[in-house]
Amino acid sequence: MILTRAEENYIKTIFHLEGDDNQLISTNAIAEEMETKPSSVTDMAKRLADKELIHYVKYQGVSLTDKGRRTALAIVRKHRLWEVFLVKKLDFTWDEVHEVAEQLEHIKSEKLIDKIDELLDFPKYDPHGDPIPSKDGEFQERNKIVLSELPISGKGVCVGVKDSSPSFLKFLDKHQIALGHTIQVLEREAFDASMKIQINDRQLHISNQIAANLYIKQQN
Amino acid sequence: MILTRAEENYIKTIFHLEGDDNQLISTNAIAEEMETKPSSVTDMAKRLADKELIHYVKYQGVSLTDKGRRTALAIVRKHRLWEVFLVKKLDFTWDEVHEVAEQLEHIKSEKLIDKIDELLDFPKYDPHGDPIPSKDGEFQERNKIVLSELPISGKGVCVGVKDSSPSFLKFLDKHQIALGHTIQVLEREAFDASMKIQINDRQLHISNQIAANLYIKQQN
DNA sequence: AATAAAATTTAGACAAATCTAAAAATAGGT
DNA sequence: ACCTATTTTTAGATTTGTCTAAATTTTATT
Repeated sequence: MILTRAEENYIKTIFHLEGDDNQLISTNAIAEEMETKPSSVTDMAKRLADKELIHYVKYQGVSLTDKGRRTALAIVRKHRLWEVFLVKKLDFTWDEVHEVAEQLEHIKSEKLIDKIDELLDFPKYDPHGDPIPSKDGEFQERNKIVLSELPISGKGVCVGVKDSSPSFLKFLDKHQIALGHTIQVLEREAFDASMKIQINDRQLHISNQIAANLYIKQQN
Repeated sequence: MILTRAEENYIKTIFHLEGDDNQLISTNAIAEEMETKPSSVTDMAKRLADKELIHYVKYQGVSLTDKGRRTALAIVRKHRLWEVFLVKKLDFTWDEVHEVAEQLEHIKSEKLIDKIDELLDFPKYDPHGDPIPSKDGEFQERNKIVLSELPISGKGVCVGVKDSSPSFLKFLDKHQIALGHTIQVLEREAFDASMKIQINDRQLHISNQIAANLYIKQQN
């Protein structure tokens, strides 16, 4: 089915808001996330329900149908593959890719995205550590935790970011924190939950706000 | 200035219809080229004139302003660079690239297209032999002629196609006619202007319809 | 120069996607 | 269970880009 750009963006947003729990998503939540008005969301909800991409219960909220979820995964796949392309082939930094990928994800050509996938050697994760759905919509989510949940002397590898805003990503670059780095918690302040960490062969003091947005794959 | 996709497509079409001669382009001509109605073209002409991208004289036709021409060249540049990318990096055939490039040309990111340009090592021509405008809108048109104008025993290199429809391009592939091949006219029929040609180390008989759509850079 | 034919524009309508303001439904607190 | 505050929907308007049908202008012909 051919969808408009607006329809695709709504589907993608609903997908991201659904997360793991099976609750209905409110029109308000969608409006806030997309920086639009709830009345606009209601209009679109009706259209998407007509196309059987979402279940829509008046005054209750929406959820993706199977068809909607497949559609969302295809868009997410394209977005993340383009992000990898921009970083690996065109030397974009990880804080620059989102905006351009938002446009590229709407290009309609199955062959194009499959060829990009092949050119990149079928990557499993995007530059922010988010998993790339396979062609048939399979997801390989890592079991990761945020750094702030790691106990003292706990150790792991940085595998992703929760917040992928340019400002956070630039902060990480500035302090040389990157995916693949090994991190160990050395000390944690009881007062503000800030912590001293060992990262590769350096030591660093970071706030809880930083630690709460770094995903770690725990070791032992 | 930010233009909509429709506006960009009109500008591009007007650019292609203008060619070298300095005549006004009729709304009818634009409508036919874009497979839309003349009344729609009139509407858009007013909007583009408001934005100072075209000169529009009621009942007479339109022409690009300098600003419009710069805009058109930027779009053509993107279109042709993406075509090269698709062929060189993703193994698309030259008959497959147009449709996808029609979408990619509207992606808004100066950095993206400059990086693509760099990745491709600053190509001068697209897969159909059409010149790629430089960043500042410079054009390096070759002085080429169509094969049907080449005299008997005249010789040259195939440097482009006039018709770049998939059917014509597939025909050329099938008969192993490609850019860069050396072609010499051996015989020409007075009746239908079909000709026997020497192409690389083969001989081939082609109709005038084919010869009239192959661009040749003449030698000697 | 008058008139017929062709091209072009206007007027009015429509769909997509959005908004504001008003109405309706739901949820929370006592 | 009621009333209020919040959320959600409806109604009506707007913009972009399109269409059809009618009106107007240009052009071509005699």
